[in-house]
Amino acid sequence: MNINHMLNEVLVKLFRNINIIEERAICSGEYKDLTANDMHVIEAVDMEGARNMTSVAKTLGVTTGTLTIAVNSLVKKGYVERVRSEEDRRVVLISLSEKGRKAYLHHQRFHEQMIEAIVEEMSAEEQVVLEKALVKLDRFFRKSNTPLQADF
Amino acid sequence: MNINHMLNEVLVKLFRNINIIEERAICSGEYKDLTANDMHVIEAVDMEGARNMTSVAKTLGVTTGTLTIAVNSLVKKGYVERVRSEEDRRVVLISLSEKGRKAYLHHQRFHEQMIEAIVEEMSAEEQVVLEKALVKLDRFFRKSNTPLQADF
DNA sequence: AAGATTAATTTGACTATCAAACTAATTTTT
DNA sequence: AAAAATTAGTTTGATAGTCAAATTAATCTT
Repeated sequence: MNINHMLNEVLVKLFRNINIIEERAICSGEYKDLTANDMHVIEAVDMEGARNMTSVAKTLGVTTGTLTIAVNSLVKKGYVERVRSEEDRRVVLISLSEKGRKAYLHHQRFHEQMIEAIVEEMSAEEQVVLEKALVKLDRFFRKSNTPLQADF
Repeated sequence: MNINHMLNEVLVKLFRNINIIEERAICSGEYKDLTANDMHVIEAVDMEGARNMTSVAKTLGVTTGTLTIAVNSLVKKGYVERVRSEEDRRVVLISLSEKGRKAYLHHQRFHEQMIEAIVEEMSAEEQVVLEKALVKLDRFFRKSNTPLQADF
């Protein structure tokens, strides 16, 4: 079993299970009513607040129609607020509510723990190698696919 | 911007887009009618052939009901064959058709290219470090969640 | 003012998912 | 050997997420 093969094995597992894993880790306890998808929307809306639908949809790589539905549900659950822009009344600005900001921070903590778990006991050199590999993976995906998705 | 933060950034992007990315890369040209999900089922059925529903469902971490529906569609599209076992007539054995085996190999090639792109220009030492990091990531996910899923 | 464009929502269709009910076959118990 | 329990898989009913296309409303261009 060579190293390429092992790398592949680990990546396949991660790919297959990443959503389930994230969902279980993040959407627990206080945030049981959030799906992994909801969390991605919250993450995209971000703490800065007041982004319009089109730009958030682009970040997420979904149509605005899809985002409308996700936001409907998040508004109903109280994580997101929806305000019509005063400057341009076609535009809808979405932002995190207090509850939404808390959920975002909870999510951030999960990510921090994850990173912590990965890099702990790694030397600085090792961390650099890992980061290089992830950047390459990112670049591979970008290259092997047609443009799309501004933020990716 | 420290390395932890950069790692997080890259991982977040990968998490968010992994399905879209895989789908675009794999389910193209000849295999336009396959979803990323279909491909995961094909991957789980594997070349060895003739696995029963329950074991494949366990590998994928879905219920047999869900798998039944996925297999219905794959049978209709001609990638998978469904045979009732002779020894135990409750059991349904599924295996890849010729077309399914071809799709599987196509998928494998994608994975190989991906790994290739990641490890190219990495020294053997660097590859070892990367693998260690991924194993840690895998372990973190297992640990931070209740058991579940035999194969994961 | 009319026409074109843009932002978001709605609609209709489809895939993926689960839990629970169900069907059919096999095993165990009595 | 008949009845009861278990097992394998499918079906059903409900929900989430997705897209493309139609629609609505506001703004910009000519």
